[in-house]
Amino acid sequence: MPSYCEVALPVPLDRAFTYGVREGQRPRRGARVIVPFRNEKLIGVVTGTNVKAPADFEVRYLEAVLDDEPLLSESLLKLAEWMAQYYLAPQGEVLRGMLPLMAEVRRTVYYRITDLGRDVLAECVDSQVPESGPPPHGRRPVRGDPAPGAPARLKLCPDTKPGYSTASKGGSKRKGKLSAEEQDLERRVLARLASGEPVKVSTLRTATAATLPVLAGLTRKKWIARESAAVERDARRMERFAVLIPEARLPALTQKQQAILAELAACGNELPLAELRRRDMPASTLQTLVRRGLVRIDERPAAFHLGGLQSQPGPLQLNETQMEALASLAAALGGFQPFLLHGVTGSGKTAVYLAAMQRALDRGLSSILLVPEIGLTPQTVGLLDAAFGQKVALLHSALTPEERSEQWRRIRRGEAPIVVGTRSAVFAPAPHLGLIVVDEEHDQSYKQEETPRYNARDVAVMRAKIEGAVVVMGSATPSLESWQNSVLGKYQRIEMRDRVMNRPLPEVELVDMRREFQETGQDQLFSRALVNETRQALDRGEQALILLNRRGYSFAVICRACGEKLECENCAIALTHHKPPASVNGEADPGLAREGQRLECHYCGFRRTVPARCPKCSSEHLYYLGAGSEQGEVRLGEIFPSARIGRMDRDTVRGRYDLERLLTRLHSGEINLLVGTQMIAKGHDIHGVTLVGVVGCDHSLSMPDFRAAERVFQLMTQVSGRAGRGELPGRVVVQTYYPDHYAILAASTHDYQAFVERELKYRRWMHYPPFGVLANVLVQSPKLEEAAGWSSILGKYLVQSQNSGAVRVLGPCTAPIARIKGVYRFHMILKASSRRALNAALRSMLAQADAAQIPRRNLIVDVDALRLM
DNA sequence: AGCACGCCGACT
DNA sequence: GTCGGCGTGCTC
Repeated sequence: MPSYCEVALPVPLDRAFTYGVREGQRPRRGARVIVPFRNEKLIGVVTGTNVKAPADFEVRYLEAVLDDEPLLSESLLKLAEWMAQYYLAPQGEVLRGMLPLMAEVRRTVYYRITDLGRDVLAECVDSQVPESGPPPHGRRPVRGDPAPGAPARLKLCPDTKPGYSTASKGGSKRKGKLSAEEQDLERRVLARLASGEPVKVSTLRTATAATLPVLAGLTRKKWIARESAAVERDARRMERFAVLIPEARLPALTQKQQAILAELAACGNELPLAELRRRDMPASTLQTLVRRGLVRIDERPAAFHLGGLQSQPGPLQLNETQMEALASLAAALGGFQPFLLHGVTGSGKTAVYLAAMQRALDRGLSSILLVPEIGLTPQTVGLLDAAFGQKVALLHSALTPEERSEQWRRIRRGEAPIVVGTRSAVFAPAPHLGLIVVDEEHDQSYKQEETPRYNARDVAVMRAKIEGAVVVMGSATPSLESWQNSVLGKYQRIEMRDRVMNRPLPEVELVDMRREFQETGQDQLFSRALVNETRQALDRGEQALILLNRRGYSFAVICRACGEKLECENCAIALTHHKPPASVNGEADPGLAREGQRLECHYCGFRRTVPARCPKCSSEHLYYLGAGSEQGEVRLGEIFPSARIGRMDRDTVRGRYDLERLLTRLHSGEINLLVGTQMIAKGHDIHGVTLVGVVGCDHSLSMPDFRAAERVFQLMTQVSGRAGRGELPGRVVVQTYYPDHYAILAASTHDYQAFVERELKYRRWMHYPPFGVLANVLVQSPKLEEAAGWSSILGKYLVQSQNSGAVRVLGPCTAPIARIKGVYRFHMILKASSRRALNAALRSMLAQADAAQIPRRNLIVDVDALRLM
């Protein structure tokens, strides 16, 4: 009696697939399986067992069951189902995002010769002898092998086979026809495969130097066939050690060899290879020692250790407010309860989180701490290390697949009941989950900007509900959504109004840049007030941060003569002028500096050199508009030549350790003036900083984005919060063109209450979140007519089908960025009073799109969109 | 999403 | 006549 099961696969299709179960296979719900799908093998997750036999198609069978026990708990499967339906995402893709499967299964592509290929090969055997044959290594004669031994000297004969016409007789160079070299490659591939055994694509390519297009061509001609296999592998990270073999007698040794032996002897007779490499011990010398039997190489599972700045261990000292907050959280442990922890910057929210996690731990419950992308600083890691040591697991985007898999397993096994990580850590398979903390819950990086477009903060609440856990959303500037939930009593609100040690919030000075221009008569990047304050802070030996929330040197180049704005070739976006300020590092070379200049598109990566003349009218009068962080760095260098300036933006923080290095230099005081984009606003606790300058963060107030005020308020408050976290009080100078805007005014007086009341009024008026829900539907195509036509069809359909008025449609119209990477974009915004109505409308819209033959990949449905671009 | 199948234009 | 361009449709 055969049985069948349902498998979710990582393909963008909304349904699961039915597979037959073979004798001895026990696929349980939540286990991973390898299945044949088309002509390849995929890893999927079992979502249903003992389903009935399908009637209308022939089933294929599970290739392998990878887990005896379900890898995903029932709770996580339930969460995945909820996400798939809430975000209208295929379940297989949701599950793929949950599981670090990739490192654990090795997928290999093989090629095998076909009968047709064999015929071609055979017919060529007797023809002329080429100048060099392929390496015939490892081949054995097998049945059907036309001429044993001969293939090493094969050459494919042109025109001997129908379908293999070639112009090579006349040496044609026409593209599309196979050149002599390509034919030679094909011949070598066939010869290499002649034994009939499948050969790995990598092996085949090294043996024959065949390129992937050559293999694809052979596949198309059906001379060879592609197959794929997937096998599980041990993804534990291994560490290799060099171990001294003590009883070995010492022959004559070179100096380098002696050095390695001495090094090993000094360190307890063994060292990890990585450590030897760090000490400049050549690997080749080590190999010699191994050959001579003096050293052996051992491989063991790598030990796990957290990196990060060391922080002072010791019991957490909580003040009264913190104790009260902790008491509320601790009392709720053991059941579902969402909290909004609203605490001003520097009020010590982190200490409360850690204490609450400790309480959970005491009760045998595990915790997850979610932090924004950039918030996972060495400092945070150091704190956790000091408090929980080996019990901590770390999950973030910079981990290699192996590391991620290792962390995931530690959590799954219950070895690491304290999980810290970015967005996707909300899926950590922590057993007995008792607490989820979402630090800086307002942060945009919790929103995934690709399918499934989830917001980890909202997923955290749903997960806590499913698991019966406490969820704490903490922020100095809560999102309007979370705030409103606390007003409605859905979230229990905890207020922390004061900074620790009664430190004052920094005083904020607003500089009206319109008046500054009138008074000085020049358009300076930095106001007189900011320059003064900075000078004073630096003179006192303190540190200053300056926020200039734009990358690059200038953010647009326009032609003074014709008004042309230099745009990206692929996107409807102004190119950003980059001019890496080599001069600041003291290596000024005018020639080099000009060479380093470029125009760059921040959406597609397109780059071009800086033109001397306008490409449209050839005028020489190109005007560089606006200043970014690079220019900030240069200007500051001119004003404060003796300052030790650093820059923090996506261009200087690229690699895995860049942020750590920069922060270390800041903590040590090696940098005393830091300029950067919003990256500098996020969570850093640097005690020497007494001055924060805000040079550009309000330009978005003029943009048609209903969240602009909220974002400006959050950014200003967060960056101001970096000042005065140590002994000395802080000061903030904000340069603005909107000194009367309520977001700016409220931020300057640290008055969240004032801001939120004003903003809520406006949102209610406009039916924007949190009053009602919203989704953004983007229709895209490289063809303008398609994008326009499809969006029009869907827009009309939505308007017609929504006669109840529960869902309102804005648009369709061209998206704010009308073209990205050569793809035209139209969008519409759906506003609904209820979640149910929105979901139903989107669902029927997708069905309509299907009926109208609009390819699904040309539609992006973004539920609870944050960016309406 | 891939990837095979199939119809049509360009060129020997 | 042949090749290969890419529109069309399916995946248990």
